[in-house]
Amino acid sequence: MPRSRIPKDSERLVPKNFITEIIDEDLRSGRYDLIVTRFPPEPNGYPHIGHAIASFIDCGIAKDYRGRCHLRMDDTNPLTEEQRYVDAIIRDMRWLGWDWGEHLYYASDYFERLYEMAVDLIKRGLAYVDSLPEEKIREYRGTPDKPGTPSPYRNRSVEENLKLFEEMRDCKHPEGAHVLRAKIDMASPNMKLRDPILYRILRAEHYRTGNRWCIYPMYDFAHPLSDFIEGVTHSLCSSEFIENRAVYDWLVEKLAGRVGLPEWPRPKQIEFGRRSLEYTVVSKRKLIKLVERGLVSGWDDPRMPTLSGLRRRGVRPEALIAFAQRVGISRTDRTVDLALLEWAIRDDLNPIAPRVMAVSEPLLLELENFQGTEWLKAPYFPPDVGKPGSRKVPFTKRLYVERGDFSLKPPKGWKRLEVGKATRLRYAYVVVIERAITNETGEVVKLIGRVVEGSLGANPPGIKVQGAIHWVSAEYAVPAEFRLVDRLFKEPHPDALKDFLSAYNPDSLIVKRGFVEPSVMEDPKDTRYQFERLGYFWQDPVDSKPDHLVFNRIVTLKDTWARRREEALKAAKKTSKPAGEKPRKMARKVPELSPEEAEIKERCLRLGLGEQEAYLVAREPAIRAYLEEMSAHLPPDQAAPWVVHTLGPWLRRGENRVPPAELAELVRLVEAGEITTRQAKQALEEAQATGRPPTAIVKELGLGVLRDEKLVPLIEETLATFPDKVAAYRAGKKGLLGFFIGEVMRKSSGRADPKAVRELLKARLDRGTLE
RNA sequence: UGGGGCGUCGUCUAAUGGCAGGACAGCGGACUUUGGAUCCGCCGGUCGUGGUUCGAGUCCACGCGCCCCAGCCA
Repeated sequence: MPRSRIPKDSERLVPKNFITEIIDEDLRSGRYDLIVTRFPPEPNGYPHIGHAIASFIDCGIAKDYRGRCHLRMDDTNPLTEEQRYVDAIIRDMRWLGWDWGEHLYYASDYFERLYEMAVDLIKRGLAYVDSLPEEKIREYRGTPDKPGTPSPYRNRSVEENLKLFEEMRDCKHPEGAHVLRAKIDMASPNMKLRDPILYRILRAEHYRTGNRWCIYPMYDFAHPLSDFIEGVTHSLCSSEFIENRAVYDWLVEKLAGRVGLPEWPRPKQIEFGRRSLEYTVVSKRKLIKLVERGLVSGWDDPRMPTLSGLRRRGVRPEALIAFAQRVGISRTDRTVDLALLEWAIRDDLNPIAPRVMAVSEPLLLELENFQGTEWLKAPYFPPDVGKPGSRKVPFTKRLYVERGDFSLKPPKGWKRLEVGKATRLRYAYVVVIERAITNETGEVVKLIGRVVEGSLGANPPGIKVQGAIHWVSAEYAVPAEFRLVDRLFKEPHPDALKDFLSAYNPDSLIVKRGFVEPSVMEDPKDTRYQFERLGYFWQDPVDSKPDHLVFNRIVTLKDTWARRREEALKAAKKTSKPAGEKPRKMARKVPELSPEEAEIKERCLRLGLGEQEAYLVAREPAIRAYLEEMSAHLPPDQAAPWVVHTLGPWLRRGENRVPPAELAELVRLVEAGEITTRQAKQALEEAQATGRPPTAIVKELGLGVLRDEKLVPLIEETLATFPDKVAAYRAGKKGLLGFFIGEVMRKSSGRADPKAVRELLKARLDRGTLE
């Protein structure tokens, strides 16, 4: 087994993020030497685009680090889980390209071991059987702002707990009669720590373990311990589990080195921000509603955000991976722009989809001066894609063109068919429209035109050709159904609505009957095409048959023309609304100080402290005490910023390890110009970490200040290294001053006096010549 | 309103006290037998107010806003 190692940035599948930073540090420190993650879906529904992103994080990171990613079914609830979902998960995860080798696991396979672990906790007085009814348990748990109260059963003897738990396992009690709970803290402000339930009685048949069990472990118990059993090192999950981490750590800590679990490696949970997608819902409940109401044809409807739906629509896994990559990982919950998904799909298809022609809304065009059939050669790819291959397309007297490509009264900028104007038929001739034939309702039913002599493969002189449109031969084209798939919801955030169905987009599926050029009959059925000017399509894998072709639109082409028209219409309709006033931020209100505190603040101000420092000294006893102690060594106005800002965090946490005398001495070094502020802060941090005196650290690190003439060569050298930056600075990009200072600081290993550097640099740069 | 988490261009994401950068979207141009692709350019951001610092998106304080937690779901 190859051990994990930090990948180069260029070879990462998953862009660097806060998790990879943690992993890098864990690897460097030797805390772990093999990275093991897991993707833990519950088999209670079909995987969707959210699972694609989560698995990208879990499996992608493991892959980058040459570690392992286990696929584990988190199947601890027999009421909701089914084998068909397991099958779907495995199928879809394979499709995405993940490879878990032999590491396919089921939490249900651990039931026996988990039981032993529960028994171990009971024996050590860390878990107990609670016999309170469900409502009472809820009641006793308290609320977020009221602490819970211990169950009367909390102090049962170990023997009784053991006996009861065994009886629970042996199905001697009815559902709900007892639960096993961890004995942690009923008063904890973290609700998850108020004696979390570990096991419940469920008289249900499990899809894998059948009727062998009638107690089932809860997520909070099974998940961390399954991780531990499998040797998972980094258990990545989304942000709603942040508070569960306390339970996770508690269990790992209590069970490490016991009941067959090793001391090390121990798993740790890291949470990332959830991602949602605009115009999309993914919750199982909501998806079911769409299916049940017949708003979609099923879980694999091409409009569904399920992986089976996306696959049926024609999206390739490569596009989903690219999408996940661009979305990225952070601690923040985010909603991603749907345009990013569409970009990923197009970007994936553009280089691989052969171009062919199809007409989705046919309008007959008859060419008066053309007879017979001419077979024209048309390349499959445009020059910029640079791929070989072509097919023959038949050109005949009667053609179909797109209804929308003809206009009786065209808008400004029209580049398509129009009476009296010349337009290119793609890969074929230029045609001039003679007249349009309309029926009694004024609808155009037929176009009459003429081909322009000598316009095949060349632009005839003296004729202005407006644009090029697609077409098919009415004689040879193959009838086909086109399913124009669009977003399922009209609103970008359907989840935020009281009734998400009110945002259902009735135009999410539009079915058109038209024609495709005959060459497609020769291609493999799963070929993804670009129907020129229409979008990317492929045959619906379920409904398309040789004698009844059905094409799904995978994604439209980016259509700047349509967008412009749309906006022109919108702008015409809308009366301009007055630009609403920006919501004003609330005025700031600082918590009031008590009279005594106010008086302290006044005294501090008189001593020369700044407003902010005085306020904090008055309000925070730990800081005040320290500052008072320090006044024996240093005037308070000098000491205050250090105490408040630099030492503040440690003082508040009660973790400060630097005595006032030491700090005073350090500050004196700064005042005397022996070291820089930055160096002092560095020494202070080091001192907090090690407990050694900061002045000793200063000496040890050889900290000191370079100034004046010692600085000149460094500055000259720096400026000489970046002549372009110097030019940019002189051209007005003054922000570069900080960059130069940083460079000089780096060159001097932090020893340069930044104030002096700034002045010298400024003088040097503003004065003129470099040399 | 107890506890926890999170706030960077319209959207997603970089910057680990030193040039606020990239991508998507948008806008403009070049090119084009796809109103596609490609190329070039532009637009646009550190939630607010103070403080510390030579220098703050980053550190400190106080606000503001959003999300999560009271399943015997995961």
